[in-house]
Amino acid sequence: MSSDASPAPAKTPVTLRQVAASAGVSVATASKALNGQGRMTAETRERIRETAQRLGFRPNSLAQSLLRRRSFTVGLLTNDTYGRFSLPLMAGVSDALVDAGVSVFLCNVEDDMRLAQLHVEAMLDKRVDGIIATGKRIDRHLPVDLANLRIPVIYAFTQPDPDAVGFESDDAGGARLAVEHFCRLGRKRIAHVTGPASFAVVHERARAYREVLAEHGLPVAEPLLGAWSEAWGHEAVAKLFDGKAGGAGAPDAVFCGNDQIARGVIDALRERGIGVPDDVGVIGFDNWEIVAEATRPPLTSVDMNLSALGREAGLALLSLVGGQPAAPGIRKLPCRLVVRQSCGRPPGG
Amino acid sequence: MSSDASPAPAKTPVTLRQVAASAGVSVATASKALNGQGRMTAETRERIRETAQRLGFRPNSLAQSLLRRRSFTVGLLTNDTYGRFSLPLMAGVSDALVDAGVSVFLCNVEDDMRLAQLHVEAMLDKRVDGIIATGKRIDRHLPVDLANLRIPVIYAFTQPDPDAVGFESDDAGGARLAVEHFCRLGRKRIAHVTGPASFAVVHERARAYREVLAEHGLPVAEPLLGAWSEAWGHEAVAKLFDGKAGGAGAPDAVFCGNDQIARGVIDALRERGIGVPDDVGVIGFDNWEIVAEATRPPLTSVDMNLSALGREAGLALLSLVGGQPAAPGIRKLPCRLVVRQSCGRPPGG
DNA sequence: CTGAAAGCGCTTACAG
DNA sequence: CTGAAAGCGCTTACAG
Repeated sequence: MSSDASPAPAKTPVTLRQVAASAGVSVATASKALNGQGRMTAETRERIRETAQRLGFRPNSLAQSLLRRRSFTVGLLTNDTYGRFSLPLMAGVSDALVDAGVSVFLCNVEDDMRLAQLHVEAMLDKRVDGIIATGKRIDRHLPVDLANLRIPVIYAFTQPDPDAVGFESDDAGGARLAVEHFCRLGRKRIAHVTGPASFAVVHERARAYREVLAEHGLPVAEPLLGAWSEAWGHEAVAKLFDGKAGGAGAPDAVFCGNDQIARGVIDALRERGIGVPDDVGVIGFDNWEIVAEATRPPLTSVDMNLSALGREAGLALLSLVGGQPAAPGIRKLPCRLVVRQSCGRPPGG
Repeated sequence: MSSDASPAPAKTPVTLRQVAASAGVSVATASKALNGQGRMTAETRERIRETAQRLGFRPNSLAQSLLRRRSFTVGLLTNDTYGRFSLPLMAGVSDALVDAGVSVFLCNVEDDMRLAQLHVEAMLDKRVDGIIATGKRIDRHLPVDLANLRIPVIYAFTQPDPDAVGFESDDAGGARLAVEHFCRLGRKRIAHVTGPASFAVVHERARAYREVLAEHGLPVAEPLLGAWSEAWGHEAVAKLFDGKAGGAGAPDAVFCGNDQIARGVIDALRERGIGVPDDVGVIGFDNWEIVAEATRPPLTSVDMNLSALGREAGLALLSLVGGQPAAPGIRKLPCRLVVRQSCGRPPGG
């Protein structure tokens, strides 16, 4: 039953000229009728509208853009190929813009200067209204200079250049949420196992960790720095618990720098027969659902609200494109704690 | 040092008219010089080129598109918000197209008909040259009908409509790769733990599993169907090994329907003191690196080559846009086995 | 060898 | 109340 011929004749879209002809008016009048501009009898306007509708007329966005000097498109640059962070962010951006009729060009620039340059030029040639630059960490630049582009640029989850507008998650605030939650649950010896010193967020979160403990008069253990991996979580448990099995020095809570580390920690604790959350509570960071929900027990984790961050970035770009001024600088957006079972319940719970 | 004023004056891009004026020729001549068209003295051409270069002229793509009836843009529809499958695919598409000067609009349609329709209309209005539809499983349609769009559509990793061109991974072939690998390693009792019956790929892969075992004269155990989760992997190990600890009936290899199941299987085996890969070999599916590399031992897995699939889809769309005919139907692209340590080494290795 | 003209599909002053 | 004209930035026959 399947034919080998090409389907549906490739008809060319109907133009305003055709609508005008069919309604017996000039293109100018047709244009004004459809855009609610000019003055004409309600009757004429309605007739033109109906004709357009009947013919399935949709204005050619390219022609409109040429005139209006706005293409209703923006470019989204990212080097997060793996996409754990970009994806929710992209979804947020896309959501914020689609309702304004703005479409998003996806530019995967990897860490390749040539590729990045190529994409930026393509965006400029296509006259995008603005660019959103995003990445996988907030302390590194994309491999391209976006500073003097004559179109607005918003940075999100990547290092902005000076005098630009950037959005990032409030990592210190997120860490606070986690550690304060442990305090509320009555945990007394809270450890911190996190990523490598080369990441700015490692220091931000560690600082908040120290501050909260100090505020609560609790002992501060030096944060353990390592890789962003499960394997490091495992190793860290050995460092934290070896020689003090169930003893006084052992932590009763571990705040982890990401969910993979947390998973390693939880697995290692289980292997040692240490109960989570009863003996030791664990909280992760990123709220990477597929990991957080598969740990046993399911992992409480700090969510960076990346899709909200994407939304904000999208709206900010829209406002810049619309000519609204914006003060340069970094805006930190709040994180949120997603409570599952790995952190325990309140003493009286 | 940071100013609160808006940066860089928003200059308007230089036009061909300016280049022509500056070079002392007409716009027509300037256009021809830059496009290598028409005939003129090499000298004139060179002078115009230099002027364009000096002024930083870049042709307005919008104007070109209007004339050429080609926008050099395509739309990429996806409902895979989580992005485990889309991302490599998108990267592949983007790679294939960027060199042809074609940019990709990202349309996140979720499973929402209204959103999908909105995006498709935006794409049509922006006169994309074609559309690539992609999703998270090959036996479901996107929530929108792309059948009579008067522009070419390519389907990749989502259900195509009849008479369209679709790309998908050769799941049966992938399963074959895994099971044959076990056979080559001398495994004799190979089990299959996979996802729910509602997925077409579950049946495809199970069929291949049965075929290969039959070809090798090995016993076929009924595949165990469940969720695509670690938890199910755990559970399945209980079903496979309970009551036959180290005994004759227990499998010496498990081929899993995805990497999460495989991870659950490996964890459960370790908890039972069953050695992987010495006692039981395990192979997963998806080659989701972050999971495959974190299992202990690292997981051998079938990779669907999604970024290659994205490339092929991109190139196919380009060729359709260029007017080349393409026979409708589904093209299956080969998978590849990524060998790590969970499957064991050859008997003599 | 080079330029004036027409046109892609639309919108927006400006006349009438 | 409606239309002719000019123009967005470019390209491509067609004259000269």
